[in-house]
Amino acid sequence: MSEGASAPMVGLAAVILAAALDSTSVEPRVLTVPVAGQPAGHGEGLPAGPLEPAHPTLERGLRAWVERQTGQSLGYVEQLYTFGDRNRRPGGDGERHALSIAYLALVREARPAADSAWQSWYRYFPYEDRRAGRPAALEAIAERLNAWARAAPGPDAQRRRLDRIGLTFGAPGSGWNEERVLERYELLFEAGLVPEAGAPDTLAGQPMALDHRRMLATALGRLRGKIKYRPVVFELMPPAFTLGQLQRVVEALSGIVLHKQNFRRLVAQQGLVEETDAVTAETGGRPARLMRFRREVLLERPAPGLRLSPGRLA
Amino acid sequence: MSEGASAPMVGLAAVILAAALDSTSVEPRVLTVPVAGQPAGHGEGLPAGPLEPAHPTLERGLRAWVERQTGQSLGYVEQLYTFGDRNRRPGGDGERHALSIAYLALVREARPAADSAWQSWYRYFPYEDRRAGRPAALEAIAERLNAWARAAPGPDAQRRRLDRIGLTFGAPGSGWNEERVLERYELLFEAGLVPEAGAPDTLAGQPMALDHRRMLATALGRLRGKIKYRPVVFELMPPAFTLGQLQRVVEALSGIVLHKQNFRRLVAQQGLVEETDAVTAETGGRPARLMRFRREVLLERPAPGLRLSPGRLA
DNA sequence: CCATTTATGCTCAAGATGAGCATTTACCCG
DNA sequence: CGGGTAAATGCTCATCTTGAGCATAAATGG
Repeated sequence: MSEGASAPMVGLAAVILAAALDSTSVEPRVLTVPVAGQPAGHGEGLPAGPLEPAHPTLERGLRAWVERQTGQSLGYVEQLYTFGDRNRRPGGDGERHALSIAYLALVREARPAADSAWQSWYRYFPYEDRRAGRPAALEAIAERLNAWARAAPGPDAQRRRLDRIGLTFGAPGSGWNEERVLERYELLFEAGLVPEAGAPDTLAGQPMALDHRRMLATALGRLRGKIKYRPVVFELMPPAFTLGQLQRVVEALSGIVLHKQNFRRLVAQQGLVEETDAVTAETGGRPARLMRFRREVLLERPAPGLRLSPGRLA
Repeated sequence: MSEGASAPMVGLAAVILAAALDSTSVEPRVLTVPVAGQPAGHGEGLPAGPLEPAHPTLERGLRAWVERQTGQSLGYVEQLYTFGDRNRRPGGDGERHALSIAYLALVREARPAADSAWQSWYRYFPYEDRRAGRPAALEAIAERLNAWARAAPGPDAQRRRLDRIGLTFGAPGSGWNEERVLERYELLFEAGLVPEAGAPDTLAGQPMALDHRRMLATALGRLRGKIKYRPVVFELMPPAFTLGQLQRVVEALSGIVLHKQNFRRLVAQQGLVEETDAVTAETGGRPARLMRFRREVLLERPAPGLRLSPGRLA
């Protein structure tokens, strides 16, 4: 066992997500903190800190750091991924490794705190929000990606790059897979279209410190996948909510719009919610019944999520 | 940043899986190595070693260790989970953390090598194999679990334990979810039914060194889930195979038997395979056509896996 | 030639899904 | 107070997808 001076540095990082719902729309949010010593414009990052001997477990260490840096206490937490040495200087044999164990946390309320701030996550991935149709920025992004593909050395490499573009961003008009957030980010990174990789503008989104945007991308992809087979959306909802709100949150997460009637049929038949006796007149039209999550489903057999059936537009 | 003497120790561990197919049956396998300094009977473990400064990336470090310890070179590899301090003495504040970053690898051939050995993974989880119906051992296991539930302090805790047993092991006769391998193992662990937790016998499976059985459980659960939505089974198949073999491998992984005709319908309509012009008379009856995996599907839109439709028996 | 065994083809009834049409019940505006 | 607008709800319908079986085909071992 090699130990001592060459032992790796291990950090803990948290992608903390929430959904801010006002009466008409939902903004998906991520909690950020300022990170010192970064290039201009790259000063936002995720709550993070080194694993310390005093931390009883990884997760407890994470919670401690988050609470210290943001005042936010976490409910639902799951491990996301352990990131290696993306930013390590090459050839530096003998250097210490720097690892980050990233976690995904879902919280209900977005209380502001200390130095931290809640940001819309589409600030970092503008092209991931298709709720209002295909984002305009995609036009320019596609153009640059194609230029990158054409610049490949040799027709074979060109084809491979084009395949990859099609696979991650979808064939024009169709084939968008909302879960491939990370693959898209990595493609943009390799193509040099993000500021972290040297791009001069923020067409493909605001940068974050270090490799935090990669972590955020990993979290979004994971969450977008997970809502389909586990009832995790409810970790983001208030105790009582309307089906309309629930749908808007799911749409905010997945970045696509859903067919309303089918969505509620699904939620209903899955037995995920139950009616309360209250209604709300919050929104324009007919008052909606307030629902609550049936926690019991967690004890029932398959523990289903919400398969997404897109509506028009998407 | 606290560094130096308190820096954590970081290990890499590999769960390397293969499927040994002879003409009639399939045995799912895991590659093990002897681990020194373990209690009697706990001497089998996973290939593993510390992360070293010379390793360019985590994954490369893992491959290096595996090759050194077993001679096996890895194809498909994915990160599984980072395990914290399960076996750390409590109260030892100031101790160094010991982490293991575990990976899942799928390989085609099970070549024997060096000190390593291929074991059936149901040796470690006998109750996970339902291919021949409900395993006999489950009877006794269920009994002990219920005893454990009854021993809970207070009716509330009892109910919670019973709920959990039902949730992970399924209601009698139905409700078995083959993906919950880890939850079942952890339940057995907490109930003290596995040797790692002090059980006097191996009714609930052979033990492994350290927390390696937990890693194996994590890997099986992940793989059982993943074959349903990604075509990863093919990493375990030879270049050409019959649909019968493919089915038997999937059954070996998932531990349940499937409806034959529906299985092939699924594989066919997903376009996962294509016919070769060869047939084989290997098995008893009518010769089967040899198929090959259509690698192109990896470039096609949804990249589907194999939803499992159980046959009778299961 | 017959029984046995696995490979393949096909059919059928239920359920789950994707798209819409039609009503209901508030609020807002003259 | 009647009309227009905005959701929330109820329902229908044509397809697909699934779960189960029945029926045939093509080898092998007596």
